[in-house]
Amino acid sequence: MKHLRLFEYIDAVVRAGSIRRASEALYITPSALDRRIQQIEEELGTQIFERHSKGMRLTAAGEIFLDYVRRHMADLERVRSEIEGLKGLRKGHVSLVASQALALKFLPEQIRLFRERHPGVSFTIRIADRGEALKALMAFEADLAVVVFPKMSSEVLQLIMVAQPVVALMSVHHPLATQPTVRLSECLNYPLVLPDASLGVRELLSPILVRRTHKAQISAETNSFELMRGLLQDHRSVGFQIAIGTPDITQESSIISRPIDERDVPTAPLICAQLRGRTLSVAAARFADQLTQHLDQMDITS
Amino acid sequence: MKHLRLFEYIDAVVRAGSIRRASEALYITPSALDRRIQQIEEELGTQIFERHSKGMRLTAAGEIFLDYVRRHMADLERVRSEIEGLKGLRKGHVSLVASQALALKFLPEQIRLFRERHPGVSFTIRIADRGEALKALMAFEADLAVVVFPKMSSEVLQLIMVAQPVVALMSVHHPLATQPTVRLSECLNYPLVLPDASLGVRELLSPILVRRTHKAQISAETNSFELMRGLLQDHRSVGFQIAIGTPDITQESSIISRPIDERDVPTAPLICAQLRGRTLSVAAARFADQLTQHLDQMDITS
DNA sequence: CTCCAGCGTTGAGTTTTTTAGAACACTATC
DNA sequence: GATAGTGTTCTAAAAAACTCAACGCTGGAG
Repeated sequence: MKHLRLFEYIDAVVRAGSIRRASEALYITPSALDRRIQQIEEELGTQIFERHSKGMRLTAAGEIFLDYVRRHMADLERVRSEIEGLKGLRKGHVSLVASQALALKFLPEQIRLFRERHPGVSFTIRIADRGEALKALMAFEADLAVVVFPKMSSEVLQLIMVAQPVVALMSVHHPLATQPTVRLSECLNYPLVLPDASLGVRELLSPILVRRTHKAQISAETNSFELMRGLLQDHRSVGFQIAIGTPDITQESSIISRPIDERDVPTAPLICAQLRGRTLSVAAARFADQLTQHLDQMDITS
Repeated sequence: MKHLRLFEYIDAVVRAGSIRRASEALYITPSALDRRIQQIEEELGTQIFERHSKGMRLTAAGEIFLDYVRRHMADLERVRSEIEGLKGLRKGHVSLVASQALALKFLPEQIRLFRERHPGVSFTIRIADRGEALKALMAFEADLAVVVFPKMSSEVLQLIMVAQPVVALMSVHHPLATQPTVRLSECLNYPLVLPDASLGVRELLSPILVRRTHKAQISAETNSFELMRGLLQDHRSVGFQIAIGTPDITQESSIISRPIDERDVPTAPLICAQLRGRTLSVAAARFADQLTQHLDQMDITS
């Protein structure tokens, strides 16, 4: 919208860190951008930015104002969405940030399901680690976050929480593949492919593995479950993931999952969250409904 | 602020009911105003107004958008106030809507007290009846409402409620003036000057007076306590008011108040309220603090 | 039934605002 | 001390907003 140009300018300068870089992103000249910022500062009667030789940094007043700017740009999206909602949710957009575990199966399924009923709704999905996810929420970059083992903050409102069991991943040709369930100690007989510290599952495994470190043979650590599944193709290694992120057996991936005995590893909390105090767009709210509903069912069956 | 011009235009058109009248209030031509509205409607992809031969009325989408517009204009005021708050509340503004009973003594005292500590803070005070007061809150025309016996709605948040006793008003030369307290039945021996239905006190008196209507002699009804006090100068009539709205004895007004026995008339609820979900400006929030504090003390002593 | 008063709207011309482009002043870093 | 980065200012040009005058429409009064 035209009249929010000034707001977008400020937001861009904060993101870029300097007028010149922001001006490139906005396709205008630095001089024009500079004038608009000076105009706002004059209207507010306060400096919004500290002029640093390496760029612009927000002042205290600027932090307050930026929060207003972002909140209201997001709120306008909600209003537009609500207006579209009057016509039956024909259009709309949902912006998600999610943990990697959900990228394989859960989110694609959920989005496909949602778009069957609401074909006009589009999505942007950013896969991020636990730290980034909630930051994106607070910077109004995402409507919803679906995260494994998040570091919660008081600014984030948890919509639902389900307990996800940790499972062991391995090739179908792996010796343990014949068992219906496995014990953690059995896994330790094989080379381990571990998720790294940026992933929630690792948070659960670390304290346990530390105690048995003399037995464990860690062959690889990675922040990519995709890579992990590739490494497991050696038919010997064992990986870990939460149940919801498990690949389908029907796929030709030849990777299967086996539940780990409950006594060995605690369950991982999987949450869906939004920014507290923010009103979601119609599309985002409906999608959150669908998510919580499916997650809830899943929790009962497990 | 400059870039909120479009928002102010919309707000003005809604208030005026037509482009031409709004254009007068805004000191621009109707054609300019019309073009901006069409621009917004194009950007939103929806009609905001129904074109009627007598003017413009909001559509459903318009209602949603207007709420956004007003909320955000009010929120910008809060942001400005918060930024000023960083410098110690040197500037600021509080917009009040209040019942008439508070116009005589309570509000002037409270505002004087507040401005002693914060000389840079200015006030606008609108005296209104109970219906208008809460409407003003919901239209973002006032930050705070201080109202006697309001019709509460779920959209307003009650900050404090104190019980106010009803008192009888009369001239110092009135026969009843010698008594420390009076019974309602004693008042009925004299001509009554009643507040009318727009005032909260009447709400309390009506059901009681109906039962004794054969005895009561109503000489006047008015929506002005100032007029009521004038009428009481005949040394015979008796009026009613809540304790907080009572004139000081030290004034030359020669009107005094006498508590009515508690058994005769219930107390009147006096509340201070804001719009639910709205963040008040620093100045308004501090003033609300002061009000609740003083009202609370007052409640204990009575 | 006509006429009038009010409404929203449009086209052409003017004013104000915003942007572009080049140059300047400053500051860290190598 | 050169250099690459920053914010800023000057001018002119482009874009947006506004004015003025006029048109077409509707509902009610004479």
